[in-house]
Amino acid sequence: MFGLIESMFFAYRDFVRDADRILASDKFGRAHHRVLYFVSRRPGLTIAELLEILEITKQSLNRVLNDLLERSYVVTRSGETDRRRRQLYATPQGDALIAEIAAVQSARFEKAFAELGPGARPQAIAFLQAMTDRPDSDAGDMASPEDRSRLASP
Amino acid sequence: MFGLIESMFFAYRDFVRDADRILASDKFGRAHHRVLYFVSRRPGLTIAELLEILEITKQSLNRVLNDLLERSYVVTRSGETDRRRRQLYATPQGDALIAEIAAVQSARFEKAFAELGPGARPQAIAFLQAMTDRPDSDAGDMASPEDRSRLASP
DNA sequence: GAAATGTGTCAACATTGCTGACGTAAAGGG
DNA sequence: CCCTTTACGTCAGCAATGTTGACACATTTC
Repeated sequence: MFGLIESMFFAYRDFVRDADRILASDKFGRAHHRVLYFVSRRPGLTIAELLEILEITKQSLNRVLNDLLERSYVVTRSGETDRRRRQLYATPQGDALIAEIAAVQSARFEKAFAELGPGARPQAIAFLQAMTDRPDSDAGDMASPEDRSRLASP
Repeated sequence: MFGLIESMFFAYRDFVRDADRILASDKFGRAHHRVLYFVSRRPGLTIAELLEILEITKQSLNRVLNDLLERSYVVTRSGETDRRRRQLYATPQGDALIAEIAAVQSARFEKAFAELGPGARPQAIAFLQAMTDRPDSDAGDMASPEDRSRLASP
């Protein structure tokens, strides 16, 4: 009953430590990483969408987002159809930092899969996604398909 | 290259949220949970061992540990052979809280394994452990076997 | 034109991490 | 038996990141 819980803790602890080392040399924290990561991965993301993914308040988000804007890791553009919406884009500098961190984290995955043999990768992906709440599982599920695809853990 | 990274983030986010809900009703935070969890799982754990597992400073640990002692979720006893060492034990109340949280987190695992079919559980355990740093993998490995077993992610 | 929406911001506060410095009790080596 | 080391506690201050609450502004929508 307990082995999995501990393994989850240790695996995530070490996984995040990979990122922390790189972030520290750039004077960024974990919160900056999370924001920059999703902006880099989903160009044109809006503030509201980012808040839903991260599950934090806009005040917490703005603090780190402003750091990223000031240091030109992220830029914003007003939405074309709705100019109230600010769409976020990573700059080449922002993309580069995300790629650097992703490289070491991917190396950790590759090392694990090399130990575990073929088939481990799709099994790991399936496992992690099965561990994640999906919006249709417990809620009313009234969202349109386009909305759902945006909310679903990608 | 990126799907796994995100999946790891989302899986852990939802996994921890299970615990947060219960902890909030007991006026404890995540830090209290981590301490109480390992004390409950490893009766007789010393301060130094706990610090190694959690990878935090003794000042950070003492803050939450004192809360747990004052509210009688944890008790201490001086070590028998070395009375400088304080050995930590969860009280029945402490064990009960850990069991309550473990129940909802285990339910999440069970739900995932039910979706994924037989074999998913050992694969998940193997995956998470392969993702975790082991003390012998990159360091000098001068520790005695007893020391190693204590350091190894259990 | 009024109301709702998306976003920014100020202020205050809680949790949880850190460093640095210092104290005390017990163990262990000469 | 002193003296050093070890294990631990504690005080003080600071940093990162989360929270609530309140208010402002531009834009869209009814």
